[in-house]
Amino acid sequence: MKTIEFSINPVEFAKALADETRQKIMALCCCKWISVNDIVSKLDVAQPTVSHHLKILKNAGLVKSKRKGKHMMYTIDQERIANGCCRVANDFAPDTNIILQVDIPE
Amino acid sequence: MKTIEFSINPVEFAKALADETRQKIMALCCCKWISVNDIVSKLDVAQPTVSHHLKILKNAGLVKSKRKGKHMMYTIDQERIANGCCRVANDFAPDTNIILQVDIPE
DNA sequence: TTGACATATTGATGCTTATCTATTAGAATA
DNA sequence: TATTCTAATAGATAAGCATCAATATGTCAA
Repeated sequence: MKTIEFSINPVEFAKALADETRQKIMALCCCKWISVNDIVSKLDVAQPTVSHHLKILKNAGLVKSKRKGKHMMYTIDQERIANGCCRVANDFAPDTNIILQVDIPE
Repeated sequence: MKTIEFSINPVEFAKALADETRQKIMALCCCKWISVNDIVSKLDVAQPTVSHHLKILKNAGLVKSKRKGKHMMYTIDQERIANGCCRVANDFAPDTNIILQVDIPE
């Protein structure tokens, strides 16, 4: 069991989450690495729009990226997501107990 | 230990959270009932702005309200907050374990 | 090095939203 | 009932943001 520091800003965290297209993108790159093109092909938005949203998610620390040849691959940073959720719960629902157990297979 | 159903919409939840003034209001009405006037006196925004944000929070189910004489009192719905946090964590950080234990004193 | 492909950036457009002032509605009290 | 206090609503304005087409940048392969 790993202790999580509350390093994430809860307003920034919520803003990054607060868009349907971004949540769709997040769902697509959850638990796997996916290229921008593959995301575009699965959504009904143009490629620059996807890049725009990925940039927002990246800046908020909600996704990680790496290059693989011509392709930029993206995946969710689950620890940051969990971190943000715990921060919000801790701030605004302190009488509930949220126990976060980080155990992410690499 | 009570089981929480994922009844909250994660996009709507995030949108309601995605404003600094709203999070300040939420902090002010966390764990206690507070009137609109008291919120206004502690923030640097006009009364209609506070009412506007309270309406958004109410519609998202993040706060509850009741009348007390002339005053409308607001407080956070902690269970809904925890619910939303769990939903987001479940959707986007499924390899982490977030255990929610609801135990709100009435 | 040139061509083809993948992604990022730029700039424009329209929609959403945060904020304010002014006004209205609601409740208690004199 | 008239007055006063509290909160909500209406309407206007400005800022923010999601989206797209066009273009630039970057990478690989021939």
